[in-house]
This record gives sequence, C-alpha cells and structure tokens, in this order.
Amino acid sequence: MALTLKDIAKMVGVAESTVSRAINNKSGVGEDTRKEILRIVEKYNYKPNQMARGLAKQETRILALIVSDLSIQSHLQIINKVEEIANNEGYQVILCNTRNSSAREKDYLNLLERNQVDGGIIVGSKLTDENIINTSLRGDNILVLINRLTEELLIPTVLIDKVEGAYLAVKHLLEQGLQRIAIVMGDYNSYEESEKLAGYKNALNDYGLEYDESYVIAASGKKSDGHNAFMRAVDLPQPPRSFFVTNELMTAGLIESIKMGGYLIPEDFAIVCYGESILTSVIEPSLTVVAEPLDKMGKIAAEYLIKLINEDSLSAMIKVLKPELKINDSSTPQIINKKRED
Amino acid sequence: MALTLKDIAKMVGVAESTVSRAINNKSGVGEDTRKEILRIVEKYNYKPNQMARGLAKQETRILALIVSDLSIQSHLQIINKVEEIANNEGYQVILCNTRNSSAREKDYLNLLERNQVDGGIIVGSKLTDENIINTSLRGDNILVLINRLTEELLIPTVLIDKVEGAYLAVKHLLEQGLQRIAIVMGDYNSYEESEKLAGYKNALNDYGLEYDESYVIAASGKKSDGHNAFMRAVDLPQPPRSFFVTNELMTAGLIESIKMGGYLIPEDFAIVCYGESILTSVIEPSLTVVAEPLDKMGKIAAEYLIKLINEDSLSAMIKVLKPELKINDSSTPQIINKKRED
DNA sequence: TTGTAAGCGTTATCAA
DNA sequence: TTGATAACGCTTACAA
Repeated sequence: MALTLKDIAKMVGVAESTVSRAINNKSGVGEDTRKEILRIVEKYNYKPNQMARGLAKQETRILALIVSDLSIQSHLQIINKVEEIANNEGYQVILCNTRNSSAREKDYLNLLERNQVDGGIIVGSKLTDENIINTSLRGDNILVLINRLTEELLIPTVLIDKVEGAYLAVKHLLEQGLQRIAIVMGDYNSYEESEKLAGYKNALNDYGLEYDESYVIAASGKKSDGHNAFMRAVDLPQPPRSFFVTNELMTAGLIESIKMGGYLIPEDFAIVCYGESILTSVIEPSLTVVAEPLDKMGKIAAEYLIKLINEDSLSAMIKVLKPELKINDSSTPQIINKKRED
Repeated sequence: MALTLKDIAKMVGVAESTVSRAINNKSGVGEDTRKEILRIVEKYNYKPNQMARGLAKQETRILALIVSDLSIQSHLQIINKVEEIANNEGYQVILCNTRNSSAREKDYLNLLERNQVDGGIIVGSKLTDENIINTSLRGDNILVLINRLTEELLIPTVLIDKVEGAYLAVKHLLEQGLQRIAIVMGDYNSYEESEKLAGYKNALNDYGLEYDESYVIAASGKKSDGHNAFMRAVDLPQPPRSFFVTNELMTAGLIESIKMGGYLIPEDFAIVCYGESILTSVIEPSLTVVAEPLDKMGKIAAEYLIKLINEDSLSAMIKVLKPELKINDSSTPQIINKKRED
C-alpha cells in the first residue's frame, strides 16, 4: 500500500492539514515545518492520491477527447495538440474512440455525467446530435466541439470553413486556365462533404461557369474510389481536365489510376486535394492541398475548454477558421512546363 | 450538483448501502426494493461518481498508455487496439505522449504512483530505462511494455522479432536473384535499428555473401533521408541493385528519387520496406513490406495488463511475435516483366 | 502557525 | 433483507 498523508503527518509529527498545506504550496506553514515535510515527502517519494484529492476538490483534472474515427489523419493531429495543451495545463486526456457508434459515444459522454472527467472535446462524427444534446442539457456538463455542428443547441465549437477551402481549390484550378473541373467527393449526404460541394459550386459560379452534375463523382472516400472515379471521368463525353478531390486516400487512388493510364500530372490532369497530412507528403507529384490549421483548432478548443472548467460562465463561442491553399506541382502545368524546359 | 447515492436513498426511503447493492447488482436486496431503486435511478438519470467509487474500492479503471511518439503510424494502430480492448473490459485509457522526453515520461509514470491509473502500457521509446526501473521498483506499479526492452528488470513485454523481419526481407530479395542489397536505416545506435541490421547481416551470411559496409546507409528516418540515400547509393562504384529500407518515410523519399532519376521499380531497383501502414498503401508501385502484427501486440499487452491488475501474481511474460513478409510489385522484377509482356 | 474535524460519494462490514 | 457506520485519502473551514 502506498504512503498516505496520514503517514507523512505521523512521521513528521504534525497534523494532516499541515502536510496538505505544505505539499500544495499554501500559505500558513512555518518555513521550518514546510522544509521538514518536503524532505520527508521527497525521501519516501510520497505522491498524493488523485482520487481522494479529486473527491475532496470536486475535480479530476482529466479531459475526455471523444473522436469519431482514429484512422483519419487530421484527427490525429488534433489529438496530438489537445493532449499537448491539456498537459501543459496539468490535465490528463482520456482517449475515446467512438468509431462512429452512437452507443459508444453515449458511453463516453457518460464519463462527463459520472464526474470521471472535468470536461470533454468531441472531434467530428457522422452521428446525430441526440447524445450530445441529452448530455449537454443535463447537469453542467462542459463540452467543446471540433468539426461538428449541432443545430439545436449552442455549444462552444471550432470549425473549419470548408466551403472556403473548396472555393480556394477550385478557384486556383480555374486561374490555371483549367476548366472542366471534376469534384471527387465522399458521402454526398454528409455535412462536411456538402460544404465542399458548395464551395466548388461557388467558385464555378464566380467565374461564370455552369455547374455540370456529370462532373460530380461521389463515393465513400476510400482509395479504390479514387480508381473508380478516374474510370468514370475518362468515360465522359468531355473528360475533365482537372480534379478537386476531397480526401487524401481518394487522391492517392486517383493518381495511381492516372499514372497507370500513362497520363501526366499536371500536364494531362491537374489535381488539388482537400487536406494535408503525412499521406499527402508521400504522394508524387507534390500535391497542391487545402491545408487546415489543425494545431490551431486543437489549441483553441483545449484552451477554451479549460477556461470553461475554471471560470463559471463564458460567452458562447463558435470559431470558424480559414483553411489555406498550398500550391505545389500537381496543379500547375505552366510552371511544370517551364521547369521541364530548363 | 449531480445527484448522489444519498439523494437516491432518501427518495426511495432506504439506506445508502441498499442503493449501493442494488446498482451494483449485488445480492441481498429484495426484489421489490431493487426494482424501485432502479426505477428512481433511471428516472433521475443518476450516475455513480467514479472518484468516490475508486477511492472506496481502490481502483480507477483507467489505464495509462504511454507512447514515445504519436507520429509513428505503427503506434497509432497499437493505440487503437489497446483502447478497444480496454474499453471492452470496462477501462478508460489515458493517452500519454512523451515525445521521447524523459521528463514527460517520468511525469506520466507518476500517474501510476499517484494511483490515478490502475496500470500502464509503454509503447516504444528512445529513452533509457531509468524512469521505468524507478517506477517499477517502487510500490506495486503494474506495467507492460510494447516494443521496448528493459535490460535490468523483468517486466512483462511484447516484442517483435525485428531481426527475423529484416531477415525475411533480405532473404526475399536474394531469392529474386538480386544481390548487392543496400540497407537504408535509421539511427545506427537505436536498439530497433540495430536489430534490423543484424537480420540483414544474417541473411547475407546464410546466402554466402559478404557484408559490405558501404551498402549500409544510416540516417535519421525522415523522408529526405530517403532522397539522400539514393544519391549516395548511385555514387558507389558498384551501385546496389535493391534496397531494404527500415521505415516508410525513407522509403517514400527513396522511391521519389529513383523515379526522378528515370529508373524503374522493380526493374532497376527493387525495394522492400520494413513496416506496413496507411503510408505504404498509397506508395507506388505497391510495396513489398515486412508487416508487423500490431493489433495482436496491442491485444496481448492490454489483456495481459488487465490480468495483472486483477490477479495478484502472474508469471512474468516476454512475448516475441513474428512479422510477416507481404510480397508486392516493388521487389519482383521477374513477375513484373511477365505482367508487362502480357 | 498549527490542529481538529467535517466533508467529498462511494463501498463494505457488521448488526439488527 | 436491510441499516448504521466506518473506512478510502484528501481539502478546507474554523478553532486554538
């Protein structure tokens, strides 16, 4: 059994409360007493029991990080950042992978209600808001959302303007003189994907081009969908001249197919990918990507959550961050041509 | 403030102990009483406070998952699996990213000593064993290691036989008739990398080939190291005919350079990569890889840890798993030639 | 400056 | 089958 406050108090010959004050750096302890206490604490390597402390102070110093899907690269980067911030502020992070299961999400939200965590961050999801709403309405559960929008309730949220991201991508392609832009996207019904489609439409519209549904290739987001997308694209009466792809895996598949078909990127087909990750970094040619400020999202969410925990009431917040276009070889045929001429 | 046992007891008109028995499905509660209690519990959505429960039962049902580096793909898969198993067994997982910092590792191991977790799993690391040894010797801290070997202490451990993995890779290349095999590896001094080098040597030896240091290209493991490796390789008086690369990022870099040089894979240079992940899945041509049973490692470690927590003494365990070679296009020139002839 | 003692919300023991 | 009550290990008034 580990040492307790009581043990230390006995050893030093003072009351438990005095030891408590000493190890918590509180005033009201004589200099000598404090030194002696800390000496003993050090000597016997005493560590306070967090559960007892938590019970007494009504806090756990643990945050729940509820993630819909750990295989999504952008989630990992957000997790990384949240963990970092939380730790700097003296919080631990419980990792909760819902795998897009509503039951698991509910279980994890229960952590909040059972006082096992001081607050929670939810990252993305294809699920409905039901669980969140129930949790949020009950008690004083503290929650911040990333990449997820609740409709009926005002919960602090950090979002990316995906419409803008898609707009930037398509605008860039148009400025390269590449018309006939196909969009290869994931689930048509998902909120995030529909945002990207909206951005795509906006850009076309701003450049006086007509929206043509046959250039919209929707799939489920896997690598093989990229392959299929290319097959469908080249079969069109007027095949596209460029692609805006809404995730990295489909981009990888698409590029593979393009190369296998003996075509060149960007000369024959230009490409912009939504999302930047370790995946896009290994794809050839270097990809023009819509990069999201993932670290910033994680940071804002974590810091806001901790503020919420420590201050009673804070004004509600919905923060919308802008993505950034990073231009590389996959979308710039003119530049490539010049390069190759040299 | 959330409802407590006391509140429920009052509402039902019974003692706290009775409510406790009822919600814990313990015997010794009348059928009617139990039903009534559960009805009220349900009605008011009462959730027991885990800290109080933990304090009373001396358990947290939380595990610490201490990871040296979250940017390593194989770690993510292990994390995923550990989280899954832990959850099935009713444990939460605290994510601890040490970023290979000894101070942070120590902090996280403190969680064990502060009774904030019931046990811990450490995944990989470049650090010395000092922290682990200190923690392990003090108190009855429960720890399992993955991909990390302590020399001075017998701690339950799950390892991969990396010597064997490298051996399989190099043997395969030799069997393709590809001699002059270069090894592109990470830090020469790291334990894991030296194991791979050993496997490389063993294979050469078994095939009666001499070990030639000029074919050993050591770097730090980044993508750019792959580029540099190729430059160094082609500068050799007798350039290698194939590469065994010890991680995915360097493989990506190497392949990029090979392609930019106008060479073909596997016709001009054959490649085997140590490690299989989402990264290798997007690299072209399809990579021959040494695949590690990551899920199995996570599963074994998590299950063993939970056993350790629940049973007092278990025989020490060091489990060494075997990796598997998955053969694809990047290493089989003959097959590719046949394919292309068709 | 120090000590006493009442909580925090459970579980578990022992009596009733 | 139930109920009192003492733990669990800490914090925090309040008193001394």
